[in-house]
Amino acid sequence: MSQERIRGSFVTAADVAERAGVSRSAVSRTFTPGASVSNEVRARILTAAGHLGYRVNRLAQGLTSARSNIVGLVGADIHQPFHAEILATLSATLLADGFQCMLLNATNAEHDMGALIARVLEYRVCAIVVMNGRPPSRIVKECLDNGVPVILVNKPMPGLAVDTVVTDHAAGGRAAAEHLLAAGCQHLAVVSSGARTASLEGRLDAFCKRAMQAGVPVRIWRDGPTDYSTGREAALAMLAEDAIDGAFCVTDLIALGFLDAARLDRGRRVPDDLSLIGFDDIPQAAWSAYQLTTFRQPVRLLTDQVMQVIRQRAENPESPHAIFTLPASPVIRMTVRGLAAPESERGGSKPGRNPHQYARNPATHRG
Amino acid sequence: MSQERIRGSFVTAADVAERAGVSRSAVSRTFTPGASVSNEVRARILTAAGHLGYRVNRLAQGLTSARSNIVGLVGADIHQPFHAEILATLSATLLADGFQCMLLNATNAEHDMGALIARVLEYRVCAIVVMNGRPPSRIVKECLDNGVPVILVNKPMPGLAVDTVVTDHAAGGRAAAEHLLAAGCQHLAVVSSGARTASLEGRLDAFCKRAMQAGVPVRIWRDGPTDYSTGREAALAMLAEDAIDGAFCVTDLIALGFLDAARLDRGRRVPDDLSLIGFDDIPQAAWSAYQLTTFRQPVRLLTDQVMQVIRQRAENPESPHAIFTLPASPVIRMTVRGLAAPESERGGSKPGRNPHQYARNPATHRG
DNA sequence: AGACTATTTGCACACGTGTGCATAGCCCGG
DNA sequence: CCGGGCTATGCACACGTGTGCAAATAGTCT
Repeated sequence: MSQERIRGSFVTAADVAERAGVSRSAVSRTFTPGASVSNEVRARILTAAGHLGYRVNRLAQGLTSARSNIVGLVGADIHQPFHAEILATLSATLLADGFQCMLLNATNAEHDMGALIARVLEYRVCAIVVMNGRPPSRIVKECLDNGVPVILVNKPMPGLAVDTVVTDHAAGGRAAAEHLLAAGCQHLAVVSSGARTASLEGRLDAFCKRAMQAGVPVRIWRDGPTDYSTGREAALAMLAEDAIDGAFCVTDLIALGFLDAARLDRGRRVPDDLSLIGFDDIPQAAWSAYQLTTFRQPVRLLTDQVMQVIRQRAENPESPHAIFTLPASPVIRMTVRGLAAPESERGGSKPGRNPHQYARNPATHRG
Repeated sequence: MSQERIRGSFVTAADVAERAGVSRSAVSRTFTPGASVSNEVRARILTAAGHLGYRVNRLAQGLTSARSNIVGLVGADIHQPFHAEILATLSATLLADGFQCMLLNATNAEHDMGALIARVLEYRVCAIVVMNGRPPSRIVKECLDNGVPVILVNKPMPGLAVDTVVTDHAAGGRAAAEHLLAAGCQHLAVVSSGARTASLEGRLDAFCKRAMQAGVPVRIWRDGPTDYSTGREAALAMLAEDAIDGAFCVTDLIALGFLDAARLDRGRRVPDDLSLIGFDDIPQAAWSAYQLTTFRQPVRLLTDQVMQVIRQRAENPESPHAIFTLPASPVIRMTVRGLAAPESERGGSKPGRNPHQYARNPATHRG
């Protein structure tokens, strides 16, 4: 193969046509599914293409069809475990379905995100998925005006014609409160970061609401980055004075920081003195030093739903926009008193990741 | 802005030209740096473009210039902390320099990687960066034949005209051995995965060589995925029988699994009974429950070097290919006996990430 | 004023592909 | 043998942009 190539420039369909002794159209049709070419000509073209190392130029192809099959993936803090998992799953799904992913890694959430989306619009992407963060609504509008659908993960933006795929944060926060109440906790705490995102606030609000409904007081921490360090600081500060016996951290990363500081710096025994619940189910939560009880975000369902929305909107751009709400499922491990994992899950080497434990049919709210 | 747009299709340069009352060429020149347009016409075009919401079509642009400014990023297991960090840093750097990133997430390393690279070639990318994994050399050859430079991170492929940017794994492995020997360890172990990659083998080989040189025996574990679970299994198996008092895990992830099993399942006190060293310096290594002594890969230097290679090869494709070797730097924390971190680093909330501790000038071996 | 130069502008072609339309070839039934 | 229908093929145009070339305009010096 590729023996008589001129090094450094790509082979075009015309080159293949010449070698095969046919017209350029025949080459184009050979690589277009469903087009009409005789078997003999197709075979001749394919061998010629193989010898020359021909590859269709998707730039030129996207020019005529007015849209490429590139999807823009926008997100900040890609290196954080949960975001990385979303990115990995989503990109694998898209690639398996024949799309290409353009990665837009926003370093400082606000300004960057708009500029990056603007840049990727120049490639006539067929959709933009916002994995986290909040893009300025001006640029979202521009996408929609140009016929580029925008899909938001875990960040609803009311009033815009976007599709939204979210975890049911409120139900998760409520369930967290119920677990801690059932464990007999009398003095609760909830720990969040200074970022007032819809997902974190949704979990926090529902948790507080449920606790107050039960008449149990809740101390609220809402400061710092959405990070391990915030959990540590919260624990160091809150556990110095208060007699807190149950805490809900709105993120596993925060929860693990909280757990470390509670045990190592404040001498609490978990779950005997203190029950703790996180959210996301990042891989580290299953590590045997932690065994954190948490809620697993339905990553696979989220990404599959994103995929389905992209496909559907590609074939019918005018279909009504929807919010898809998917349930988080409790992952019971060892950090809540009186609530223990089944023996099979304690080892820690194979964390409980059975996808069948999730609900099958996403609830759909039209809007 | 964007008031009188026809919804659902992009504005072209011709539309802008018509509105501004000039030729389409003038519009093109306005958006081409260094082209000749009078200030008055440029201003008229810019306002027209603003009103219409015009964006250059990079697909068409890349068609004439025969190359886009898209860089393909190939890698497997991008959700793992270290890979995610490389990806985040590299993509941020590329985006800041005006490139676009196409993400190729290979799920099963071997077959996928070739197919994905083949697909991204169709977009006439200006470079392909392999962040980890080993692509089949056939497809690498095809890239090079087409004039697309290939840059390998941490995976040298001798005999191919590629650029390579690697951490000095051998020096790291050797230094790890020296640290453990200095701590007085008599029975060493080295833990790796079943993946015989150049980076892991390089660390392992150098470690063993240095230990043997000192006359200290080394038990070798080389099985399972490159993962937390492998560290656990290795510790459970090796610490049941042997009197191992020092271990080098070729990856932080492995080291943390090893550490957890050693402490929790095998009752070892670290660092009193057992000294432990990892590699990579992932964020979790700095967590206060671990405080792992490790070696930090020079991620920033690696990605900056990749960037520099891309730029240089863009302007001079024929420049000779090189291997850039960058030093890993020791991060002293609390898991090696007699070797303690300075007080300021113990907190764990702000892990020691001072970039100035790295060597400045990469060693360069021409090849 | 005239000539010469520098700058600006438009025309037209090229990039590589998809596709509508017309034509040529083939098969088959009458 | 002839006509009709079907398939395979080529021509030519379109997609949106960059750019060489020539023409036109403005500016400067003699």
